[in-house]
Amino acid sequence: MSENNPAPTMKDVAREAGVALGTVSKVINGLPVGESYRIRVEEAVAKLNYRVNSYAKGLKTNKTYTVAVMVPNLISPFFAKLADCINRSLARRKHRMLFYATDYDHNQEQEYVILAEQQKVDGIICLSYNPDLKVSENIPLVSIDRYFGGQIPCVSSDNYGGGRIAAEKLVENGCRSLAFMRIGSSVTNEPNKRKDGFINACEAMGVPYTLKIVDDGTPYSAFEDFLREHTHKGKLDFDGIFCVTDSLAYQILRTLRQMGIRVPEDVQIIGFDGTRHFGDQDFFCSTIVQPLEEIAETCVSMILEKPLGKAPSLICLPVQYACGGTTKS
Amino acid sequence: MSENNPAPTMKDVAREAGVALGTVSKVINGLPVGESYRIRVEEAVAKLNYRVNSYAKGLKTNKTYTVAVMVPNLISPFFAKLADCINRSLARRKHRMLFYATDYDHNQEQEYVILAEQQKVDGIICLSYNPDLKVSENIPLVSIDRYFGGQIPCVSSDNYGGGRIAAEKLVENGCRSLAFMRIGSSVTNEPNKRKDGFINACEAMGVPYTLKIVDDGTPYSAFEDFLREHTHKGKLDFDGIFCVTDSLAYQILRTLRQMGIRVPEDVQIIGFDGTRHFGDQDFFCSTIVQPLEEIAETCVSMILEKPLGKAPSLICLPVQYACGGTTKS
DNA sequence: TTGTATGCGTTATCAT
DNA sequence: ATGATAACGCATACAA
Repeated sequence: MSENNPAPTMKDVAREAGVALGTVSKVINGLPVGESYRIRVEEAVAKLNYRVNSYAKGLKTNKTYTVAVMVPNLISPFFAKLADCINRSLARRKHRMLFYATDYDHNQEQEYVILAEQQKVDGIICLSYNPDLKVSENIPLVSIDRYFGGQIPCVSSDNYGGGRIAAEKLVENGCRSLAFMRIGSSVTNEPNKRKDGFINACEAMGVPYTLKIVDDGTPYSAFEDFLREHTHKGKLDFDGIFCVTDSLAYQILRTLRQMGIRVPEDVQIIGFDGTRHFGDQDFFCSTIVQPLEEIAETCVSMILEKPLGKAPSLICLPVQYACGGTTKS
Repeated sequence: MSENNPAPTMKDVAREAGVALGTVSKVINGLPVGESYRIRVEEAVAKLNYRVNSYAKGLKTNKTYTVAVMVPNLISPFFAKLADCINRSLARRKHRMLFYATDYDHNQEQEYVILAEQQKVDGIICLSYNPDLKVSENIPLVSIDRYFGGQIPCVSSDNYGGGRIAAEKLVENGCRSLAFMRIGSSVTNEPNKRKDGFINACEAMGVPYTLKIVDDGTPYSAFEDFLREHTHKGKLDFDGIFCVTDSLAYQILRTLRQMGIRVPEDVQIIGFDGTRHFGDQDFFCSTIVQPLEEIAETCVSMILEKPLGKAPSLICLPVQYACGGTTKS
């Protein structure tokens, strides 16, 4: 009908229905009210196309049904799927997701936390690279993959176990000499345990291994150089590679193919994450699959059903090996 | 210091600083105020760790600096990158993104629009499959890829032009007989024009073509059957294929390889979208690249710098061909 | 059971 | 320039 008048309020509905303000509020919130009144109010609501103003409501109730989610970006399939899963877990509980991309920037991460506090969100879920993120005590925060210690709970995959599984699977598939390759943040974090688990398993099995570990920012060619250095007469020094992520595994795979080394015949590769082509097709490579749905569900339930005080500080969820064609089985 | 007391308000800051409420408000909003007062207020803010309550602010100003973004999911790299770009465009303008995944569900799409209205967002950007989405007149909405007509502006790639470019490129690369494959929504939408552009170019060039068009939900095997039907003595009837998306192109590519048909030697393939491995590595296939940054920027600027009345109703942004290894150049 | 009045935290309009 | 006060839209304690 009308063109650009302000949205109707409860007062408008009350007037339209010929009842008091409080009655409208009760109808809206499903509180008991006389049948005839309810109907009149509902008709008025429909007629005016009335919508509750969640800002006014939030101001009163101090509940916003909104959770802030911060990850570096939505370009990387891992972060995108994580955000997707968190969003679904939230939606199931009738909560909304306020999203922030941090781009790995410490200042932005801190700024977004402040923004989230202003927004009075019911909680914050973040995958942060800021080692000394300051966060107000009155908004619950759950960290993914980065253990801040003390008050802030952290949820992650069983990275250590995943590293072990990778080494064991390669050896089980006949590999006699392994390599581990990693590029990543130098900030202490859970994914760094992938290496530890890998090494632990190699040593337990008495299998020799080589490491190539570089920090973020290092050009990829460092790995090409590494591979070439370890190639003699067209043959690699190792026959099994564990890459810290599927993304790196994919790049290594391409380099090896260019070098004329066959995968998985000459060398087998296992990545980490469980990334699929286009999100839902086949795996990029053989991989350690992270339980993203469970991680998301755990984070959300910790935020919303906060038993607070006695929350465990670090939760590692089980991972699973999946063959994606870059191993023999 | 304190443990679980309510967050401090302006009133607390005023008391702490020994000034009036209005003065605090002015300091917070950068309005002119006596230097000595400003400093005292700023100190009090720091001391109490005060944060503006955006709910109270939004209630007063009727401005939330929040835009709702609805796409089917964040699993598909296309949607994820779209959401990423929109988020960046919003962040640049100091706006936040409230995200909703619709899962292609008409009811959810409608529900989320209602939710967004309740949240009093400053606008809605959606990629909706609901042909008769109802939306309140007082929240600006911009649609991506789906033209609703009339009041609601639509932003999309130049799908028609992209279809033309694909056909022309294939012919330029030596193809003599083409095929177009599509799986998608039967709802009228902009991406369907890819086919029209393709056909138009084929006819203009006098090049024969075959179409395989199925609706969402059709099993992929329909394409395998199609390919087999068009294979005689190990040779395909056509030597150039245009797929409606990179995702489909990738699947076709795999099928062809299984059939022992070489790409791009025996048949060249062009997809659509410009999807990259892990978001930022190489293209999955030769493709028509959608200008996602521009699409996002356009949507955001239409929402926020709404010149309203005279907005054009359909904006098609230029696409670009990129070789991704499944064509000869 | 229904209506009235107060306050949530902020901005903005007033006097001062 | 600064301080008091009224709204914003809603929930709720209280009165009718």
